[in-house]
Order: sequence, then C-alpha cells, then structure tokens
Amino acid sequence: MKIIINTSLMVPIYEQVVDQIKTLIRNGVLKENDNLPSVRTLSKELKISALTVKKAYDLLESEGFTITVHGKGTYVAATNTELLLEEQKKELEADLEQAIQKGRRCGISDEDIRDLFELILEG
Amino acid sequence: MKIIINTSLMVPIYEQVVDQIKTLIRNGVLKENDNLPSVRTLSKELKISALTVKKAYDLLESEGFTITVHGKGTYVAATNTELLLEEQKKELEADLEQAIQKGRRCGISDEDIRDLFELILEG
Amino acid sequence: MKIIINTSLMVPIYEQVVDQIKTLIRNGVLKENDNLPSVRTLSKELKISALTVKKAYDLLESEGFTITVHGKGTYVAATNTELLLEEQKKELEADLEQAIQKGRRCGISDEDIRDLFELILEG
Amino acid sequence: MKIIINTSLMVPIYEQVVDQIKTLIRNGVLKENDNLPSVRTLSKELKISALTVKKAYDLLESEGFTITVHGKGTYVAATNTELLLEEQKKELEADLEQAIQKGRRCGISDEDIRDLFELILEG
DNA sequence: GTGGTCTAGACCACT
DNA sequence: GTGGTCTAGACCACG
Repeated sequence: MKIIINTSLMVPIYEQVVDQIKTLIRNGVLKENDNLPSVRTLSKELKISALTVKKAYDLLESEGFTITVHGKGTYVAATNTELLLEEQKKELEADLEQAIQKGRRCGISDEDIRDLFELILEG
Repeated sequence: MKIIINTSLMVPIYEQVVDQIKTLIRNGVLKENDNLPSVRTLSKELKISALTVKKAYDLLESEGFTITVHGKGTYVAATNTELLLEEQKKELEADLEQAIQKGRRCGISDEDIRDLFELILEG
Repeated sequence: MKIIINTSLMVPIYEQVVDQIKTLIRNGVLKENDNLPSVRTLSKELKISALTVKKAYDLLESEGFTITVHGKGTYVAATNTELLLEEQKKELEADLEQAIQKGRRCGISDEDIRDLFELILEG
Repeated sequence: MKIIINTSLMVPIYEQVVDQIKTLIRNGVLKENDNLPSVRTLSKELKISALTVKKAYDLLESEGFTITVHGKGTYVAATNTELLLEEQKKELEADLEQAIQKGRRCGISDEDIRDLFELILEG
C-alpha cells in the first residue's frame, strides 16, 4: 500500500487516495476481498485526517470498487480491471483536452502545443 | 474586445477573462496605453459579476500587463509580447505535465497517453 | 423550507435533511432552478454543523436532485417527480419488509403483525 | 438451537442472536434452567466472533432472560412467556411506527402505505 | 457572499 | 479493534 500524498498539488488529498487505490486495484496489487487498511491506520500512515481517508473510502464504495462492513473493515469488491482502465483513460482524456483548449484560447499553435507535450513526456 | 465566456467549462470565469485579454495584448489587438473597458461595462457585456471582472483586472495588473489609474481607468502597459507568449507556454506546460503525471500515477503507459493526446489534438 | 431535525431518532441528521428536501422537491415546494439555502445558512437555521448540511447536499447532488455551482450556490435540478415518488416508496417497502421479517423471526403471527400495523396507522 | 445468521441483512448479528434465543425461550424449546451453549461453542457453530455472542448473552442477561454463573455457563431464567411476547410486540410496534412515520415524512399517503404493507405481508 | 477541503477530536454502534 | 456520525473552526477558491 504505497500511497503518496502531495499536498502542494492542487488535487484534493482524498482524490489522490482514491486514484491511487483504484490503480492498486487495477494493477492487481489489491485483489478481490483484500482488506484495505483501516481508516485510522491509513490516516496515521499518511499523516492526514481520518475523515479525509473516510471520504476517499466512501467514494470508492459509491463507485463500486470496495465494500465496507460495519465493525469489520473495507474490502476490495469484484471488479472488471479492463473497465477501470477505460474509465481512468477517460479522465486523462478530459484533462488533456482541457489543457489543449486553454492553450488554443491563448493563441498557441497546435505545433507548439505538441512540441511542449513531447518535451514533457520524454523529459 | 471579443471575449467569450463559457460557464460550462470547468475553468474559472476570471481566468478565462485574464487569458483572453493577455492573448488580445499579445496579438496586438490591444496596444500599449489602450483603455480597457471599465469593470462595470465589461461585466454587463459579459453578463458576469463586476467582482469577477475586477479580479481579472487585478490579476492582469499584478502581473504587469495593465496599469490602473484611479478615477480614470485601466490601460495596457508596455509589454514584451515575446515574453508573454513564453509565459503562456509555461502555463500550458504546467497543465500538460500535471495531466501526464496523473495518467502515469494511474499506470497508463506513455504510449497510450501520447495516443490520447494526438487523438484530441487532431480530432 | 421547513425542515425538522429529530436528534433522538436513530436516523442520521444528514439523512433526515436529504429525505425532507427530496420531499419538498417532489411536492413542488422546491422547483427547478430554485436556490437551496446556503450550507452555512441552513446549518445555523437547523443548529447543526455546516459539514452535516454539506454532506446532505453532496448526497442530493450525487443522486441528481440538485446542481451545485462553486461560489454561487446549490440549485434544484430538473426532476421527474413521479420517479422520485416511486423511489421513496421502494425505501418504505424495504423498511416495512425488514420490520415484518423481524416480527416473523420472533414468531409473531401475521395476524398480530397486521393488527399492530393498523393500530399504529389509525392511532 | 437452530439459529440462523444472515449477514446480508441490515440487522446486527448480535440482535439476530438475541431475537432468536428469545423466541426459542418463548416457544418452550429452551426451558427454565436449560444450559445455553458456551460463548465459544456457539461462536464456532455460527461462525461469528465470540465477542458478538458474548454481547448477545450480556443483553439477554441484562433483560432477565438468562442467568450467567461464572465458570459454569449461562442458564435460562424463569420467565413469563406471555410477558415476553408482549415485549417483542412492543419492539415490532416501534419498528413499524418508525417506518410509517418516515413514509409520512416523505408525503406518502396512508392508503399507499397500507397497500405496500399488505403487498409485502401476503407476497 | 458562496462552496470545497481539511483538521482534531468526540461519541456511538458493531465485531 | 472496526466503521458511522457529528462538531467547531480553519483556510482556500470562486463570484
């Protein structure tokens, strides 16, 4: 369970937790019926509030990735990893599209946008 | 002064205003010493809150693109348009980098990221 | 916006808020595009935490009953009140079924269960 | 001692145990001075935590249905089965009342509530 | 003014 | 031990 929190990022902590747990599930690091760390344990480990962890777990459950049993813990649900990958790609697509549109609004040419992109990807 | 606001976008309104005014300056549509429309005029024109326009103007001034004279109005400052382009590219670079890093955090391959990017740029 | 909170009930406060706002929407007291009271306003009015109100509003939004605009407020979404009524009936059905099953587990006859039910409904 | 645990139900396990033991007592399957299975035995049999069984036994004792003798076991106390039935009916009454009130809060008519009730009872 | 996030700590219910 | 709820108050971003 290597989860890395970057508070300097402008991405909410709970979202970072959700994203990374989804990835752990997709990559098979977390498998069906595996027990996620308890809310308190993870909050201590990541040095964040227990409520923040809980919010992440709530989101994961509402999206069907985990199942929470009162008094017992949170478990990985049966998932279609293929479907999960597609979903994450959709998110990336939205982010990239937003960046590209912003660049265009600023009058930057597609050429320049592509050059920048390649520079970052290979950098 | 053709500024287009898209509230359905997930980009803050004030940022859309700032971006587009910067571009107008860079493209020479707005030249040194030109008078920007008053906060009230622009807010009515764009049908947005005057506070939002004020925030955009404040940002432009704090970045040195405009000069506000109390009781007179807001004027375009002397600018190096080359420098401005570079700055806007830096912003785009930051956005792209963030998207790419998020994709990588999700375990999406650079190949796939590039494919998605090209799809959007050419779509 | 008459919302009544009963803390002695074993129903979470946020759920009581959600239920009653749903009902206000269904009954037409709250109509499409109406502005819900702000999180802070309602929290003061009901004398509960702002976070609790926010949780209720988040739930309403996730179920599609409201739309939240950052910096502006929370608005009633377009809804099918017929559908909403059906949904609420489903919930009631589940509650009643659970009560009946519990009574049967205790060995109480259906006769007695019905008698009790009628007593309460008409009492 | 046929006790059936249904974890998919939204009723706490300990409550299911309590309810069913009460019913066994009321129906005469368990009689005065009968020895209940030990906490460990029952927990193995039902495949639940010993702590959960302990909680159920504690509740039964606190309500006067059993007597626990340290180092010996748990025994059925002298009970008035009539009284017990009344008590269980009170519980059912409370559950039904809560469901009905919730339905009414949602604006569902008494007619509809009764229809739903009959549908379930006879279904 | 609005909503969005986070904290630290409390109390309760379930296992 | 676990999760579930709630509080009071903080800071940030948006209009």
